[in-house]
Amino acid sequence: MPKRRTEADDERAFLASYNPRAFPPVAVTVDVVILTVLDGRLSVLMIRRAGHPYRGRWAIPGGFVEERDTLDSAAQRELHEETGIDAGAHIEQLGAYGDPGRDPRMRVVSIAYVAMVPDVAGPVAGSDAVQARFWPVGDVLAGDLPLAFDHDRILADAVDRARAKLEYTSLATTFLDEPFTVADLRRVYETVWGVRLHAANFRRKVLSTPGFVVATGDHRTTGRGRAELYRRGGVTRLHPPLLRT
Amino acid sequence: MPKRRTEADDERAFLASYNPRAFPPVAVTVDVVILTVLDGRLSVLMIRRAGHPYRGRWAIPGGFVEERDTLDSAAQRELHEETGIDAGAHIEQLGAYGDPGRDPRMRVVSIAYVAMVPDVAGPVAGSDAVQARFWPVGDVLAGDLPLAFDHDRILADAVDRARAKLEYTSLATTFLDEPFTVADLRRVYETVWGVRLHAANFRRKVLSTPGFVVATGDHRTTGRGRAELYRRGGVTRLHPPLLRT
DNA sequence: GCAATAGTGTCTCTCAGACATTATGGT
DNA sequence: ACCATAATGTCTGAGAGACACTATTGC
Repeated sequence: MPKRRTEADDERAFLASYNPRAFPPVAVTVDVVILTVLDGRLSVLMIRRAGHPYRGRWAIPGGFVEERDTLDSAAQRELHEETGIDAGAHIEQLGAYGDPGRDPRMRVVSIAYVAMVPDVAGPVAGSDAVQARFWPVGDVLAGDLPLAFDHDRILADAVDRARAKLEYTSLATTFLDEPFTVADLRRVYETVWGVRLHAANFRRKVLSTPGFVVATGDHRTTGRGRAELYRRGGVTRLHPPLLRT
Repeated sequence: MPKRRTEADDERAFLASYNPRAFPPVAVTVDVVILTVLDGRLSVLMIRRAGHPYRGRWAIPGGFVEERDTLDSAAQRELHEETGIDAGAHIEQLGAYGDPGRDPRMRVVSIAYVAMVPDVAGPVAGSDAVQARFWPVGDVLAGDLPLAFDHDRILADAVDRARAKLEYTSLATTFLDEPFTVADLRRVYETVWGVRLHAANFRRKVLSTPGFVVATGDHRTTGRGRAELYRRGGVTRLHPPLLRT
């Protein structure tokens, strides 16, 4: 049972909590792990830091959340700034990273997002003097690239999430430009999971899942055989899931 | 290619970004959705707000992140304060909620967690005049309870997460006090998913998954038949998953 | 022609779902 | 005795994995 309080009490409590300076200062950023399949390798867009701290090291693109942004819209904007993409890609929240000391300047809580994009026209560098390019995640996670902050952990989590989501969603199609062949789709799975899949069984499984992909009726003859072309279906969740086994 | 910069430039940039007041003021809180199975219903611990805003409405327990807390430790502490539990329960991050305007006082980004706990000795109320009790999530999500902030959305997401995780993890066992019977475990699934399961098939599936549960050798004779007792196994991920169908 | 890839057909083995049957203990 | 629950056994159909075979195109 709440204790009886006077209106003056309420007012005082309200004002105390309203004063933004009453809370420990925290900065909130949004970081976006942008994944794509490039030259048969799962790759991530990284940015070379021009300023302190971690100057010269590579970082996941990100930025501060503006006054009237939602977290999602801030992530969308970040993705657009880095790649020029504003539709057709998938983006979802990964989680919050806020250990004290992860940024030497102050307490920073980063809301991480994962985006899966088709092969972009080329790593669209940011405005000014920053290097931006895709790196194979295998190389990055192996420690071949000096990373800033706790971005190795964020990247590892993002890759785990992407791998897991291929199983029970149609996310793999967002890595592809339309139209694509079943073999293209299979290669996405093989690349992201790092395994070889049975072509025949994979085909049967994909085509027997209604709404996963839809046939265009056209064919592509650029490879060896004669491959049917497909577009993304409307379904996002796969029943039953495509098992990695 | 990064433009050549002088050390003075660096220093200035560093100091500018070091000033905490240069960023829009944001408060970061940790909210913990504490779920349990009570009287055959999935239930959530809610707190009746004693102060403004949303005075008198029900809210997910939470608090501000202290200076040297990690997000996880802040969530652990919150769980302990509300239930007295500090081990044996499962707690995991759900996501960040930070829409502008979700708290009328200022910009607040809440990092939400989900905890699954066994039946606690009774809703451990907080220190002072606040009501705290478990409510059936069905009732809460149906709008029977006036909720504060965007806590309806957070709760809905938490329940979705819990339901999904029962499929491919051994999380259901964390809702139970040890030892428990296979039927107890089945009732957890039935309660959380809101379905009836085949007792015989469920038993076969659970016992054929190595490490899901381990037999104690004892039996419980309080029900009708003679039920074998089990403890939690070491495995957290189920291969293959227990399908909801 | 041959090589490489795309696509079809089919067999088998596993397992989820369904159901029948027995065991146990409270009422 | 009766009934509810626990536990075991067995059948069946769907589907994953494996493999054989045909079709199409570039060389």
